[in-house]
Amino acid sequence: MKIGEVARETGLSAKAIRHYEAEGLVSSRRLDNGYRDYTQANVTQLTLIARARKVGFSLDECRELLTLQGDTDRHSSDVKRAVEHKIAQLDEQLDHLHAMRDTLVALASRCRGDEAPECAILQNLSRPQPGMTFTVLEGSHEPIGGKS
Amino acid sequence: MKIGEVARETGLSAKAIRHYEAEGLVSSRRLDNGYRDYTQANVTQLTLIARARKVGFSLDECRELLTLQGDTDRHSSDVKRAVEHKIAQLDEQLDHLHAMRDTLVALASRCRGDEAPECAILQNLSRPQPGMTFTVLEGSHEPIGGKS
DNA sequence: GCTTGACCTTAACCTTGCTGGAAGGTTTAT
DNA sequence: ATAAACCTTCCAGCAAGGTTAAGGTCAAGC
Repeated sequence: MKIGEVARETGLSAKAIRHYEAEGLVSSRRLDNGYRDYTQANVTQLTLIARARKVGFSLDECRELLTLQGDTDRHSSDVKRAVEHKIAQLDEQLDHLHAMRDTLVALASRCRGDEAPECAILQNLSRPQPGMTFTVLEGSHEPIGGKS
Repeated sequence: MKIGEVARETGLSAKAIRHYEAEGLVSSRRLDNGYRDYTQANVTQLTLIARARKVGFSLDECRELLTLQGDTDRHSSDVKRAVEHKIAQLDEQLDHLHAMRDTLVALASRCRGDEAPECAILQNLSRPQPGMTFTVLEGSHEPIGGKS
């Protein structure tokens, strides 16, 4: 199988497949004309990479998954541990994004959003002395002041 | 104010501050010895950048926030719109991460996690014909089979 | 006078995971 | 013969800095 067909089958780009080879995740035989030639085993590996990437594994982590895949003496607990570790990482990221979102929502709620130039958002973002840990913003919907 | 003090005050690294200057977000005067010299206005801008970065704004978006900050005729609605747009972006990211997490949790639930080599996770990740959109994985906790 | 240490300078490479383009070879069809 | 559709390698670039490297500056201490 040439690279284009593998690309269509795995949903990867040919560029990406070559990249994985350059990074040492997969290998390939060569045809007489120099074209890459892939076995079904290669396609299976590339499918693993494609799907693992989609659920958040890095290339290094894909490398480990490939090692586990190639090791018929592996323990399924090793694989499960890797997945659970990745879940924990995702949870961390989710927490972080949630915190950012909460901060932004709090900021937005303090901004009148009208034609006046006074803006609580900009004031909060650039005020020299914050008076609070920045990621913890709470408070009422009190108008900032000025004309109205 | 020299760059080190500004760094301490804003929580940014000196390298980051120079980077922002190279990217055209802030400027600085120079002392006779070539050292950068920052005004309070500069510090305010850098504080804006530091906090905006923390809640997910890119440097390009920080550039826009700085423009709004410098425009005394801005409308607070413009700022609020930017924040709400960023919230929407965060929501997209959150949805994506949640979907990945759900997939991983479903995968993990199908793996026995014992000393046997058979692993539903690897099978799902590398099976040639998925038979389902990969991000939608459901199903029972049925054992895979083999010795036990 | 001289050295040490803390501070500053620029320049250039490393990271992650590719994508895009340049410049060219191969194969197949017309 | 030539165009279309493959394939090849190599080089640049994205975000947002971190990390050396190699060096200038300044104050203090001997």
